[in-house]
Amino acid sequence: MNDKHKHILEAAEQLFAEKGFNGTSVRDIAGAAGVNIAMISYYFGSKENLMIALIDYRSEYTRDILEEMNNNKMLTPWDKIEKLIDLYVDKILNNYRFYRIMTLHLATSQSDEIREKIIEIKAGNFELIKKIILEGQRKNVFRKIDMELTIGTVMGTIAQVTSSRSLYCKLLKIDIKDDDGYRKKMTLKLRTHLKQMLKAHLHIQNT
Amino acid sequence: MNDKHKHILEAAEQLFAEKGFNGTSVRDIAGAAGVNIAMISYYFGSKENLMIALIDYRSEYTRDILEEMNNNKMLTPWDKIEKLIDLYVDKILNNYRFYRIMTLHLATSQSDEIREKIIEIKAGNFELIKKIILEGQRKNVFRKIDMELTIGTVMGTIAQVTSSRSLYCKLLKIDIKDDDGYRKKMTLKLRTHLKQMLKAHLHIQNT
Amino acid sequence: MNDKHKHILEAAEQLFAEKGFNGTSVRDIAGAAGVNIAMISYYFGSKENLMIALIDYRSEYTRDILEEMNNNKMLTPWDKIEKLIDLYVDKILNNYRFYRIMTLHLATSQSDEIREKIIEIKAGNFELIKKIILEGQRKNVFRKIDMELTIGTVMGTIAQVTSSRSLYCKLLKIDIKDDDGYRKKMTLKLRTHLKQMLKAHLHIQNT
Amino acid sequence: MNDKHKHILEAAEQLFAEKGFNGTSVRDIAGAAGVNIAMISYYFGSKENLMIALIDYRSEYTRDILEEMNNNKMLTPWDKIEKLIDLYVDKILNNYRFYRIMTLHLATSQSDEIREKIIEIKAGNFELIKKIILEGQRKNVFRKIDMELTIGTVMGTIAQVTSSRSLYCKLLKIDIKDDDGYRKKMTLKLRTHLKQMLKAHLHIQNT
DNA sequence: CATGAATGAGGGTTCATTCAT
DNA sequence: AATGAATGAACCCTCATTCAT
Repeated sequence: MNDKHKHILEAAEQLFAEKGFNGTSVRDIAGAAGVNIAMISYYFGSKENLMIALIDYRSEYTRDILEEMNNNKMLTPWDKIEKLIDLYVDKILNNYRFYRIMTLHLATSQSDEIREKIIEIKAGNFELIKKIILEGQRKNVFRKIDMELTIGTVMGTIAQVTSSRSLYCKLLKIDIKDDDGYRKKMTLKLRTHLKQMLKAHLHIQNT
Repeated sequence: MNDKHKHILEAAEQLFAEKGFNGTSVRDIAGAAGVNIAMISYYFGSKENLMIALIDYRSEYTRDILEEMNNNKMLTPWDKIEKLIDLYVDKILNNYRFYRIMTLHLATSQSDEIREKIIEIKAGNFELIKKIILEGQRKNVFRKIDMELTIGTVMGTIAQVTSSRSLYCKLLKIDIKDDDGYRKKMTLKLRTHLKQMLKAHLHIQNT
Repeated sequence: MNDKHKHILEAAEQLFAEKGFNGTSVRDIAGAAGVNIAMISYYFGSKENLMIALIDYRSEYTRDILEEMNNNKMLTPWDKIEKLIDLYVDKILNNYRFYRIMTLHLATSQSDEIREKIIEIKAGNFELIKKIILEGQRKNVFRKIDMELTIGTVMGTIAQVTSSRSLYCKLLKIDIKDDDGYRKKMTLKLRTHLKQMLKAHLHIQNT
Repeated sequence: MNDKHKHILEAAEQLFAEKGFNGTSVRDIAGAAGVNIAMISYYFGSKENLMIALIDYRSEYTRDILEEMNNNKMLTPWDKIEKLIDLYVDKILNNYRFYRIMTLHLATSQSDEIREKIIEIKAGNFELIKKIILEGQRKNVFRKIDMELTIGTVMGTIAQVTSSRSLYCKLLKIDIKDDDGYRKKMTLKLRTHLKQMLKAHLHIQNT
């Protein structure tokens, strides 16, 4: 995995995010990366293997962050939720293209191997959040809530922001081409919104 | 728009939902609908026009329900939110294929015309919910919250359930092929979860 | 199987005979037949299926002749051998391209389906000749000989004439491009040679 | 021409015999020989040159044997025919891969240079046998027969056994993978059959 | 001397669409 | 009104070969 590999993966990532896997041709990728078409097969074997390599490439990063988060033993459950929201929102918005690709691929059937890989990763994230909430419930600070859908809400809200970007750009009057502006604004809004909502949702009310 | 048109649209809907727009060939659609390949071009002009026709076909239905909801003047803001959640969850889960297609299409660029159409519809839904929340805030029963992201949460949570179905089937141990079982279970869970969460999120706490 | 099918098959036959299966591209065939490249897939599904169709097309003819031969009950075993040589030499030299293709395909592995088909046909021919010789042996006019290799000799000699045509053209000083001249000369020579040789080989000597 | 050259040639020989020239890729050869892909071009210049080198490599061996045979002046014409059959059958069956390649290449056009080379070699063999038969005819022990086709029969019968191996394995119930078994059985059968048949064919009958 | 990296050309196949009937 | 036949364009991939190191 050298720099050229990464360069191709990043070109592919952008195109996959914009036009989907099937909407992107190997020629497009080669063109965007400035390499010969045959190079893609030479490096990755096939278009599908390139996709798998992309997932591996980006997931490394993800896994590291999640593990780091999980190992911190000094925090209260709510601290952890807040930290998780911060990290998670940052991570996803900074890799919004990749997350859009994952969501797109998960929704459509395509290759089983790829889908299994994505499910595995997402299921891992699920487990992490689940643990934190369960800990809070054991310590009697979190309510009993629908675990799967609460996590679905966190993921779904962030996913919504990445996959319906064009909608939000219109609603919030952000230039559709201003990647940075969108990311910065949304990072802040998401952090605040999710924390506020989850606090109300999770915390036992002290009447 | 005769019965044969509708039959083709419904076959296309299923395939688009399963394999995406680009992953579905006109041959596939013709095969599934049991009509001649040339028929699709003959009826709809092009594959893209078929997609637009599909959106129009399904959106009619959607718009009707939303307008009906909006016109009911007898309900409190929270009643409306609850009713909206019920209707919305039902509507989306019963048309999950179509919603998945919309989400997929919104995420990828594809044709501008189609994207604009989808944004227009989604923006309409946004406006509806916004009005209800604003009304609740005017009546001092709802808190000040991030309007766009609260609505994003509602939509995103439901979207999550439709687009990550294979993930949820795994987590909840539902047979991936049991469409009905998934829909019924998720309808209930979503209604309960969203109401509980939005109640905590929206309502001003009476200490 | 209309005229266009046959036209493509005959173009393919010539090219396969000249350059082999792998040496001939679908584009070559389409070009030679004067049809669109996509036509080959449209008509035959794949290049390999085209080969199978070609074998079927030519074998129909073969089977008819062999059955006709087999049903004639008026002839002595040696009459039958002579008749068989005549018919067989004619048939192969008039379809020398096809027979060359069969031999080429049988020698290399390629597709199992195709090879099995060819073996089946050749094995059928084997059985026919075997029956005639056995009948002659029962009637005490033919010697005990190596059945498989005697038939191999008949087939091999004819095959040699079709597959090593360029060698024979050189040896016999025939213009390599004079298809008709080669066929006529060789038909005569083969008939005479095989009959003379088999007579000496098969017939019990009356001392 | 060092050991590595020979190693590559032998790997190529096996693959060419199995899958034909066009059916074998340079990658396949490099893989089978355990060398770098670029090595083939580096050593032989091109795939076609490799083929020529292979023919040269194997033909050396062939020519030696044939010359040795030709120089033995102590034998009767029929002794020579018998010896020639023995040597020839052995030689071809022990190099059946190579002979199959030659036949394949002779049948298809491919490169003129290669075909000319093969014709030259085969024509040489022809001349050798021709000389022996002519000698027998001069001594009045051999009949007048079709010289070209009699030789064609010898070559064709052996060629048949090498090129239609899968057919004979089926007919004689030999395991297709048992190279040694096939070679041994066929060597014996061919020697006996060809001698018996040629004796009847060539010898003047003493009534 | 040997090779990993890279490439232009071409491979077979499928695509959405058109058109004569 | 409906369709079978046909097509140009594009698909992903593999080919034999080259070249800098």
